[in-house]
Amino acid sequence: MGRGKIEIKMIENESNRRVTFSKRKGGLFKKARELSVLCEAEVALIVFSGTGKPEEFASSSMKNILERYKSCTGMGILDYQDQMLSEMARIKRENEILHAELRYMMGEDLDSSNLNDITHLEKHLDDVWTHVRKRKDKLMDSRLELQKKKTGLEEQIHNQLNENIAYYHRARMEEEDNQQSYCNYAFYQLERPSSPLNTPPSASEFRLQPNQPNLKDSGY
Amino acid sequence: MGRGKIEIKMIENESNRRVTFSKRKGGLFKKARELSVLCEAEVALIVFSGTGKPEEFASSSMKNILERYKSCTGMGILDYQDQMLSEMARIKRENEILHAELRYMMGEDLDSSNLNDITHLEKHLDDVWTHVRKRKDKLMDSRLELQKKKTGLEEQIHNQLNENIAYYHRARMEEEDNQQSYCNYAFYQLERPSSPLNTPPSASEFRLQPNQPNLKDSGY
DNA sequence: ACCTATTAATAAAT
DNA sequence: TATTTATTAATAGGT
Repeated sequence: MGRGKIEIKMIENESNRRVTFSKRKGGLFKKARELSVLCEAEVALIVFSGTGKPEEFASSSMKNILERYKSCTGMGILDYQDQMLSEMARIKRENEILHAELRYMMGEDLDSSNLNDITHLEKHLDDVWTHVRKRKDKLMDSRLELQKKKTGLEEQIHNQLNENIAYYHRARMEEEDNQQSYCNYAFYQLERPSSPLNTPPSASEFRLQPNQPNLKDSGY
Repeated sequence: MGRGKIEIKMIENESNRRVTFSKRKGGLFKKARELSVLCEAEVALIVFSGTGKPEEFASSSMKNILERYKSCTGMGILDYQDQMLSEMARIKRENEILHAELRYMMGEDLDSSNLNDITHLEKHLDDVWTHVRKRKDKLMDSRLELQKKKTGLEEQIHNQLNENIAYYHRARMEEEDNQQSYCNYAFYQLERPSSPLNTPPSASEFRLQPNQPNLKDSGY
């Protein structure tokens, strides 16, 4: 139809192609509309022009028609979306509830509360308080225990030092009394007491023992 | 085009409509294909026939074209899905934070807490407690106020009744003492005390005053 | 489904 | 790009 018949194959001349595209596109949309009107049929038409912009005709709503099409063809894309949407709604609801609970526990939104609400909240806070207190007591106990251990250790060290000093002091006194001149080493070897407690401790013995609980990990 | 011109409106005759649908549908698909071939355009066409079965033409693949269409129109499924996914992730994150905060405020998860944590939580609970207490005091105050008003009113009524009784009692005594037989009305007129408090109140004066605060709206 | 008179679409020219 | 027009294509109604 036109001044001459044309073969249905890509039009090489770009100008011609663009004109033809414009004209035939118009015709196509017109016919699509006519079909939908004359025969009450659902029709959806999408045409991408050279610029990449889509032009569309839909006898009702494009979304509806595509959904119908997909539900018919089993191209279940929208179903997935629906799932996501409902999942999102669920999470949002959960979120709101959490928000509300938190505000309640934080004692916000009290302006509209009555004595009943307040009493409940008080009870709730009391419970939490008790629970927290229990944990604190436990922590305090363990801290005390630790302190005790530490103190005990220090005391032990202190005592040992004292005894050590006393020991050397005694030795010096005896040395002076006897006017003798043993070398210290020899004296030590001879006069060393048999009890281990009175043994002059070596430097390493004053270090904290590795089998003590790790102080840092207990919070100190 | 045809043996006569027709108006573009729904064809009432069902047989005619079906024939026309068939013919025009063929024409439409043909033209859609021609457009796509002549102008190398992406074209998608969906037509639902009366039986509900969709018939389609797509210059390439229907899925691709629809996805392209959707990504262009913003109703885009994939982009939209991505948006939804990230939004969902955001909400989920928020949810987890809320959960954690709530558990903290509820004094749960204390097993791994140290003294520092506990002290903070205690302080927090204290603050909330103070806040709640303030609200409670306020509510108690208003309740007390209300009670006072109520009591005051009852007391007033009580007093008036008592005085009323006393008044009549006195009157009766005097009546008996004097052996007189004034009619009550005359006696009342003559012996009526001048103080308004001692005036025998009328029934209406025992009613609750309308300028009292509305008891129901105060929570009782 | 086919026929065909008639209308509609459109290719090429302007 | 829009209009014109000669020509082809589509199709309404009849068979």
